[in-house]
Amino acid sequence: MNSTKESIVNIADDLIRRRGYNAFSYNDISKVLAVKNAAIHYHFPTKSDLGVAVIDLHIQKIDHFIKGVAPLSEPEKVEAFLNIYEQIQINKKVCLVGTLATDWDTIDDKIQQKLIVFVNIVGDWLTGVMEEGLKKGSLTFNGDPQTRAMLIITSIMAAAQMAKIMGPASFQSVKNAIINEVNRQ
Amino acid sequence: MNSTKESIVNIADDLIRRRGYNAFSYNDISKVLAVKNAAIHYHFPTKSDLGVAVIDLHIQKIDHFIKGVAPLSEPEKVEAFLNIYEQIQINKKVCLVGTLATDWDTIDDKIQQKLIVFVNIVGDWLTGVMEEGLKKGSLTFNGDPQTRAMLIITSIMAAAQMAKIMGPASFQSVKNAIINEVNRQ
DNA sequence: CTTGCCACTTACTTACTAGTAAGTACTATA
DNA sequence: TATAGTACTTACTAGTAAGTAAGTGGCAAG
Repeated sequence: MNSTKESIVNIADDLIRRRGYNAFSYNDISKVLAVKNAAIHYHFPTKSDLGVAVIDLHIQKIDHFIKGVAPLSEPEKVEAFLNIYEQIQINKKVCLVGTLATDWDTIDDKIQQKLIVFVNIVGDWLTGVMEEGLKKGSLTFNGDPQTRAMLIITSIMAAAQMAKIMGPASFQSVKNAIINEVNRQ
Repeated sequence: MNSTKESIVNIADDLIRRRGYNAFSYNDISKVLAVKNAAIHYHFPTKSDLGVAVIDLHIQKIDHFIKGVAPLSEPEKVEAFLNIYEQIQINKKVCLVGTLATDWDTIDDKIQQKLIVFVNIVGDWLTGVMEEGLKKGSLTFNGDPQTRAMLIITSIMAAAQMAKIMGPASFQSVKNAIINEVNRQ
């Protein structure tokens, strides 16, 4: 399954997280794919439709991730989650939530609503991991699970952004610090 | 001193942090100010020149902030620093570093270089506060001062972004958690 | 009083944006 | 073999972007 429609979404995802939502155009996609501008409009009538599809792709991916890590321990789940962002950083991208948050006032209501759904999926899952880890004693941290989950998400999200400016080392130190904070003695 | 040139920089700063660098235009500024497009080009020949000027304004402001909080204790300095971001969040903006980081690949080299200078000023100052707090015992935290400083900056920066999506409550919980993490027992 | 500079305006160009209307080649089905 | 739908292309529009060349009004120094 490598249809034009899927390719469009994948390229759009790449462009959004590399250059930002307002810096990519249908023309950028048609330059990469061997299709014309209008072909993209055929699959996604408006840019907002494409934006929503990109978030849907991420929802699909995170659902798959959550199922995949289900058998792992809580510390392993946290590490696996942070590794997603490490890959983002290595590929010199940023996380979708961060880019769209900074462009928030310029994006369509449909994109905003879909992004809220995505953030809630990630937030609820990581809160659950924190709760479970606290109960089992496999994770030790200060504050309540929900706040800790939010703190982890914000830290690692911004660390990927900071790596754009300060290089990969800044990302690694933040990643290690996050792990240390949930393995306290 | 409320010259046209200064007004342009202030409005550009507002627009960049509200809508993103690639979503604001000279026309947006000339609509707010009672001047024409070309007047802005007179003061700032290219958009990159204006971008650099906006970061210079922030460097000026952070220098002023650092001098202002010099007599305060380390915990007070941290709180004052976090309060800057609280104001950003209340005004429904995001931090300059975050927006420009997500647009990194689309911004001019001059803007990139100037942003590195700005981040280093903030990073070095907060690292110094952490070192001093650790030495005096006024701050207690895990890890080294530099990593802790980076962790605080990334967390609060992304918290302002997250507030755009999840509302002000998410910001407050992250802010409180950061303070708790440097006042451990 | 005129020369020259500052801070603009007027009027424009080139390039690109999202989006659309109409047409076409191909494929599957009745 | 006709019909209809899918997945496009061709060719276009209206709007906006950054940027520029040339002109203007006011003011200050010589």
